[in-house]
Amino acid sequence: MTPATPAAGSRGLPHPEPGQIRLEAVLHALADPVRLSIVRELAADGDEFACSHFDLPVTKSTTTHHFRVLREAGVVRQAYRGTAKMNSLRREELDRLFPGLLDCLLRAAAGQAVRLGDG
Amino acid sequence: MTPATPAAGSRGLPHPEPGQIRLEAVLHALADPVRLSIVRELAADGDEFACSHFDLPVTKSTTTHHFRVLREAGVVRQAYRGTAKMNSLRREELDRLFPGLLDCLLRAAAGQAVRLGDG
DNA sequence: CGTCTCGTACGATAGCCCTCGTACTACGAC
DNA sequence: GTCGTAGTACGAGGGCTATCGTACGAGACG
Repeated sequence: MTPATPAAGSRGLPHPEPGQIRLEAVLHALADPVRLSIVRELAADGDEFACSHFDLPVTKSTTTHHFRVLREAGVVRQAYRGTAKMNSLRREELDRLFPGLLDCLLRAAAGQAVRLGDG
Repeated sequence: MTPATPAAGSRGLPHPEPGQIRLEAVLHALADPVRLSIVRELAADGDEFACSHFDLPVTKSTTTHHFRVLREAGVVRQAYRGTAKMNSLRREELDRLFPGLLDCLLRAAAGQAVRLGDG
């Protein structure tokens, strides 16, 4: 088992292939405010970050859970690098599967935040 | 009883105003396959339809529930017309709040269906 | 009026999901 | 080897949700 991928670390992390990514799972993943904020931050910085980089209002256990949901939905890619687990957006795959969706979503989230800020 | 909304002998249906529509609620509403199919059909035909128009794999009670979720999320507008309850997409409001999002979503759903059909 | 259809309300059930705490493993540094 | 840090696993709790069945109300139509 563990086919070929884990070139870097040792622990294997199952990711869905592009053909397996379901729109409903993506929407469900993004419907949670904690996960949406993770995705927004990943998209804004455009790089990969460790789980511990994010300042989330939940415990470590819950953080692990949210990142797994995002990974299993096909939204983020995760890879171990030492003890750290680096997270990055699967932007290219998502853009190919659902053209424009991610950008619209991020713009919508940003607009929502602005509107909330305006009061 | 029924103290509030006494107006005009008809049943009142509370809709969120555009400013109250939350992106997360919209995503949550669209994350369910039954509700997504409803929205897709409404968008495809571009008109308003009674609840009974849709051929859903659930009972009447559950159908009522799903339409209410869509209405309370701000995705559809509902109005009584005789015994029928007409449903229509709140396209303009949604497009104003989340530009391009609905189209991307619908295109993504359509693409997903095609991919599934292809096997 | 009676009856039929459309949809609602209510209660119940089962499953999922977010959250947590605690105990544990994996890796790097000293 | 020992320690510290990053993250996982497991179990539990509380809440939400999708589903149903049955009983009910609102209009249309004879």
